[in-house]
Amino acid sequence: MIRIVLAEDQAMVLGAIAALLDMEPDLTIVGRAADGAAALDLVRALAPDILLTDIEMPHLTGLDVALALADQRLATRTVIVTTFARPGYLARARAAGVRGYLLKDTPVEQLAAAIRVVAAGGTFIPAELAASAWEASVDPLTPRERDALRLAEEGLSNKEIARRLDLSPGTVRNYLSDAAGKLGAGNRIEAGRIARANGWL
Amino acid sequence: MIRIVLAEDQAMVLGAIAALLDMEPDLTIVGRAADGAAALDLVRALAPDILLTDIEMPHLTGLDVALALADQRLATRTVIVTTFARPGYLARARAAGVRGYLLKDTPVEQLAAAIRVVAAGGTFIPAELAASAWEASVDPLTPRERDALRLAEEGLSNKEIARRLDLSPGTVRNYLSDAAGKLGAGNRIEAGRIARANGWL
DNA sequence: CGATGCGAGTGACGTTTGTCATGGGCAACC
DNA sequence: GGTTGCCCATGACAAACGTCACTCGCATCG
Repeated sequence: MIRIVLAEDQAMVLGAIAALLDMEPDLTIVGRAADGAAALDLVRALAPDILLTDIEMPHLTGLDVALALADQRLATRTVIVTTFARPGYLARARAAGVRGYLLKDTPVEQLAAAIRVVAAGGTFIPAELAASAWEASVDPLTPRERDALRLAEEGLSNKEIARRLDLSPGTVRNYLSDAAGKLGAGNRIEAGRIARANGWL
Repeated sequence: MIRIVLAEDQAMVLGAIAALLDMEPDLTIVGRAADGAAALDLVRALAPDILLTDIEMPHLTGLDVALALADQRLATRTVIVTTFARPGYLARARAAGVRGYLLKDTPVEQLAAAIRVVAAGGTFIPAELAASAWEASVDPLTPRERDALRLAEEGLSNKEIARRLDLSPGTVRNYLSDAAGKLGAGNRIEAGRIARANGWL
């Protein structure tokens, strides 16, 4: 019997997937979490075989949780189920020791299959995704550039960003200009979109 | 027996919810669609009691489909299930004659309940949502301002937006400035975020 | 028929961004 | 111990953006 903890912030999706997996004779849902922090607690308390988790959740992302599990050398193996095919997400997932990664776009049938493969010690990453991650370049941004971009995305001016990051406005301008240059963008908005699409923010 | 067509672009969520609803003795899924256009075709072909649909989908949004059904006076009643609590979405849904609206955040149990209520001729809209829609202001943007804002969001310059909309750059500047003024934003980025959060784009 | 509102445009002005050169401090890595 | 890369900063210039005032055509509505 494969014991699973499920983490997903949309209650309806959480419930639907749980119901679906519980119908499989060899799978059992031992815990459900609506955010990353709760998921981490549950995994520590229950030591399931598999953590099946979304990425974008409150408090801690699924990637954060996977990283924490790897750091603490817990035996639970992580399978990511996410909406986004962002290459950076996949790269970070692999770096966090994630063994399974699939999109919510894929048919439900593959979900149980992925869980069984990973539980048995294997790896489950769709070929298209693996390929896109391979050809994807690595994040060219420095931490401060990322900080500035995140705030710029929200429509803050250089002056406001400078205040938040405790920098001079000129430095912020430079960071954003550098970031746009690295990303091949013509301005901060485009730079933000590109960085986000790649999973770098 | 309540006959349902389900529209949802994420295959896994589609499959999971379909499986869940099919377990209910009085509900039956007669068709599934992965985008709005397919959903509309299916409803026309099958004349189900209920169309259960997401909003954000390729080709046609769930709101577009609901509007088309209302225009053609089809008997099928629409229930919206979406990630977003944007007041503008709810307002447009009501205008399109939608009788049920719920968030993917709500527990699965409410889904079947909502479907039964709407199938019986009732209305199902959570109190919190109805309240937020009530206090929400109406979309203050003109169609051209919306056009300009959508392109500005993508990082296009005034010149590029002007070319796409076949306007002069000065006019585009004015539209975006007007839009920002109406929305209380300090620049185009913030204006875009506010408009999107309200469901006006 | 006049008022209103929207689309479209111009010109001007100041502010904000984007770009570039250049410099210093600091940590990491041969 | 030098080189490299990141962080932080400044100054200067050009380009893009935000704001305001004002005009025109046109459709719709009272």
